[in-house]
Amino acid sequence: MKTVTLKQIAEKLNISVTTVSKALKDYPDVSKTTRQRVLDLAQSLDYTPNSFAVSLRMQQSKTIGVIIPDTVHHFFSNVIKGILKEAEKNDYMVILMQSNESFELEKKQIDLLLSKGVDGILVSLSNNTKKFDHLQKVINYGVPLVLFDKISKTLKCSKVFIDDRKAAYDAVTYLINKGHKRIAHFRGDLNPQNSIDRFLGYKQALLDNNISFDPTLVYMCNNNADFDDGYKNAEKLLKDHGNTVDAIFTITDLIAIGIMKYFDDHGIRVPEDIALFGFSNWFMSSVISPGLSTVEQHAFQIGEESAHILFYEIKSKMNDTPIEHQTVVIPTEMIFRESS
Amino acid sequence: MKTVTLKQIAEKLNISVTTVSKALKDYPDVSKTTRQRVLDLAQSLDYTPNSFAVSLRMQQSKTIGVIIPDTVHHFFSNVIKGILKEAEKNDYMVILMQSNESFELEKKQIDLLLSKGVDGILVSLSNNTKKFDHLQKVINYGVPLVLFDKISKTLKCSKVFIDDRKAAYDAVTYLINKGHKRIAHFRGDLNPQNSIDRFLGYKQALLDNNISFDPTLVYMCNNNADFDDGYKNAEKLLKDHGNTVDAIFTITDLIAIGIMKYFDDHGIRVPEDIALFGFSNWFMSSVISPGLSTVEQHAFQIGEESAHILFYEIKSKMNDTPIEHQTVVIPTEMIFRESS
DNA sequence: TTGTAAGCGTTATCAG
DNA sequence: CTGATAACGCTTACAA
Repeated sequence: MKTVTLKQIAEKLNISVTTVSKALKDYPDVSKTTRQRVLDLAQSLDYTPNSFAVSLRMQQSKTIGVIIPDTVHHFFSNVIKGILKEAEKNDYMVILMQSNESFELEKKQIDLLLSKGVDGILVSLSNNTKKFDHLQKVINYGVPLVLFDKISKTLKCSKVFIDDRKAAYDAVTYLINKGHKRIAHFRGDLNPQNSIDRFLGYKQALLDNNISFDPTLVYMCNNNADFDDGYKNAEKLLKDHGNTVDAIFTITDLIAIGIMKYFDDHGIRVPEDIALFGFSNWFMSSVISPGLSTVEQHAFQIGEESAHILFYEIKSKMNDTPIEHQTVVIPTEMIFRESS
Repeated sequence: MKTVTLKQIAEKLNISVTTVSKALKDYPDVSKTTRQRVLDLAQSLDYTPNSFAVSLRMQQSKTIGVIIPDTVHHFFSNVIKGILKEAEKNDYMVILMQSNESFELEKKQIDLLLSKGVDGILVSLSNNTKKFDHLQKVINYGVPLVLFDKISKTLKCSKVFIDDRKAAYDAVTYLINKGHKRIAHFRGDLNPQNSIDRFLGYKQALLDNNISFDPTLVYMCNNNADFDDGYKNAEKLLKDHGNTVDAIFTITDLIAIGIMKYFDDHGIRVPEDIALFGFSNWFMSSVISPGLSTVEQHAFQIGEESAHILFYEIKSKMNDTPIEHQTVVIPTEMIFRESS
């Protein structure tokens, strides 16, 4: 089955390509009968415009690019879903790329996207991205760019993220109000700002409640902040501090679940002996026993909102209306379950 | 910053566009000095070929399309990851679409992908897809198509999937060998073949071991085979059969986890009172207590393999070598944990 | 070794 | 109302 072109339709109808094109696009200056003949034939031939030709001509691709660190992640899967929904609504397609937390890959992918002529780009930075020339290049090219979740404050573009600091602050404050006094924090690596902000929120909550900050209660989770980190550091915590600690705030649910496993294996009860508060509201946190208290980040909404802003900027650019970059902070939500 | 073209390079160098093009593509018939001059200038101007023009000319887009029912699913996230890895390796980009288990959407997305001129398409069918005209159209257009996981046996194209029936058979046989005699099955909806096959494997295993098949031990999970299905049907099971049932094989880990929750809430011990065997090896199955025995589907590998075949077909098509469609069955693996 | 010209399929301008 | 023509940026016979 061959692909049908304007030319073929024109020849069959003995009219010009121009007229066919106009008829198909509902230009006013085509007679009703001609238009109908064209429409009918196009329909029966199942004509679809060649998108390369259209893009070449129109200088736009109806495609956006998305770069995320990892697809296999509850949070990002949901973000993607939000983006896809919004794209669908706007008749746009989404090219997805995964940086694997590699700065080099991220850079390469930006170039690929740019060379592909996408109309806009959505990025969540890799943990190892500390230079932003590649993103600045996107901006210089005039291609709309929206950063989400893992952002850079210095870049002049729209951003969508959560207030990690406040979310952490609220969670820890909640623990304090519940009567906990020795609250440990299992934090993530140093690089992503999120990790720092959550730590700062934790610290601030302590200070504001006259609990002195004890650095020995902070444990660093380096292995990608995963289950094993939680398990091992839980062991360490008990060695270091015995049963004096009465609550733990973790940077991620997964770590909390690792802790739970260790506690379960060693007869420590949650929340009776130690309370637990996670972050991210992974699906599994709702189905384990005890359920894990945590912070919901509204990933789907982050995806939706980011894409929404991107499309707004794309449209503005097409109309030559000036673009005002937006900074949207998506509110988080505390989810209280049995663990605290 | 404007995008730079061959023409601009040609003008600056006072040579023809042709020569520039040839120099850039390492054609032999360009003098060394000219080539070098072109290369240098292109480099310093950060020249990138306009992909629309290239695609229009070459009739290929270096892009493939992927349609899956849902991004937020452990299995599909991993498949995507496998696909992206393989695409990256082949210098291809991936357009991702989500059908939301809707036949209409899937159809529309196929058309979009086709009109976009992708070089190949990867699809996992929606549960509601029972007609295949849209996919036949892809084949008729001569666009390579690979179906994975949720496939149609009737279509003439390559396929990658697991042997659901055998996997289920093995799991149930294992339970029988462990001494279980009254084994219930929480099955999925009727539509996707996977659900039927797993059920058939279950049934066959019973028969082959001289255990008569009891239809009242089969529970249908309609709500997307999720946690609540497991929870509610666990309650029903106990009402119907008291404590006579000694094992349950579920179509999905999530259902098993729902069951676990119900059992946990009602003092029933796993595996002492009832053993549990799931399917899919969701990440959480490894971190809960007790760990859930299950079937690993190797989603990442399915994605990788599907993409691999697709690229093989795309290349074959370009070389006009005849394509032999492949049917690959990815071996599953039983994961034994505490629940059985 | 270099350049001319045609063509990929579409849209926009302008003349008839 | 219709159509010739140019242009988008690139590749590739074919000439020179």
